Amino acid sequence: MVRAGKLSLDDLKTQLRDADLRATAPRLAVLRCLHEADTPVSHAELADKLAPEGWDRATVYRNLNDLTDAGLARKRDLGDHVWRFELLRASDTHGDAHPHFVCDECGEVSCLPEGSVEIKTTRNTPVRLKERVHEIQLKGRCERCN
Amino acid sequence: MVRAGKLSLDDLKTQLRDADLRATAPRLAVLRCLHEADTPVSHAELADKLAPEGWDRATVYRNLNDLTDAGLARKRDLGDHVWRFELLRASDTHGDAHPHFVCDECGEVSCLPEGSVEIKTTRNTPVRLKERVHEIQLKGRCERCN
DNA sequence: CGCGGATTTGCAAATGAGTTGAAGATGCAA
DNA sequence: TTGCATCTTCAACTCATTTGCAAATCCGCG
Repeated sequence: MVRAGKLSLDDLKTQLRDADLRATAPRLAVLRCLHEADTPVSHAELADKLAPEGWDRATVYRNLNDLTDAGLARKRDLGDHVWRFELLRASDTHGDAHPHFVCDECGEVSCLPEGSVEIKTTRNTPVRLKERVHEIQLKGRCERCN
Repeated sequence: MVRAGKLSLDDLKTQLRDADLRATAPRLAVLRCLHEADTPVSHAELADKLAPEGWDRATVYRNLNDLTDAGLARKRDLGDHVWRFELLRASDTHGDAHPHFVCDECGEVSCLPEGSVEIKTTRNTPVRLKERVHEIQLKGRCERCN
């Protein structure tokens, strides 16, 4: 997966402050992990990864939610009843309504080209359905997991 | 959504026995409710509905899972961290099931006609995407919440 | 019909993800 | 450096779901 180059500690701090969040040590650790991850990460995974560094589960949790509330990350459920978090990247900014493909198996989320899914209006389709949809999600098994 | 006509108690019993499940009273009640529902139902909704009839939450829960294991129903998470169950119907077995529309605001889930969403294959589309998708979810604001 | 063993139920207690309260620690603007 | 709002920590809590188990119920067989 394409990743921006390694970010310095200062880059991370700036990212947090721009989002009106204090740059605390555990917060930076959480943000760093999200940057390093190439698939959405669950709280448990992150907590396990950060426990050795001495951070509390609740702290990791609150930070994950803080980042989400601040608009830096997104929280989603891939169908397995586990919240997973991923950084919101420039390409994810709303407006362009490209659909997402979610792999049930590995949780990988990939972006599909805009227009690759078409909502058709039929006699039975609820009125103005198309205008009301702001996210399209396809679920299945990705090529790798197939 | 098109519903089969009202099913008799015997019809329900037959359905259960064909799936190798005993036709017990709570099981029949659960099955009946699923037949009556026109959207996927959560355990809590069903338990609340059946509590007055005297059925235990755990029993409702187990039955929901039994029906799912037996292939009569399907358990899914529409992205709001709530398991919802719906009967598997004949029309669902033809590869592409009907898409679901999930309201972000009220959580209401509605079923769209099969075929109302089309996956188009373009030059940029990952190979054989269509065959790998087994669920289509549209998210937005429903008419009521709009 | 009526038996008997396997399946189910009901209750209560366990589990586990996720959240919250409170007190002390820390970041940061001035 | 200081003041204080924001954070962290720990433990205790909530709430959905699961489990153990004794008692109740199904249903094939006689």
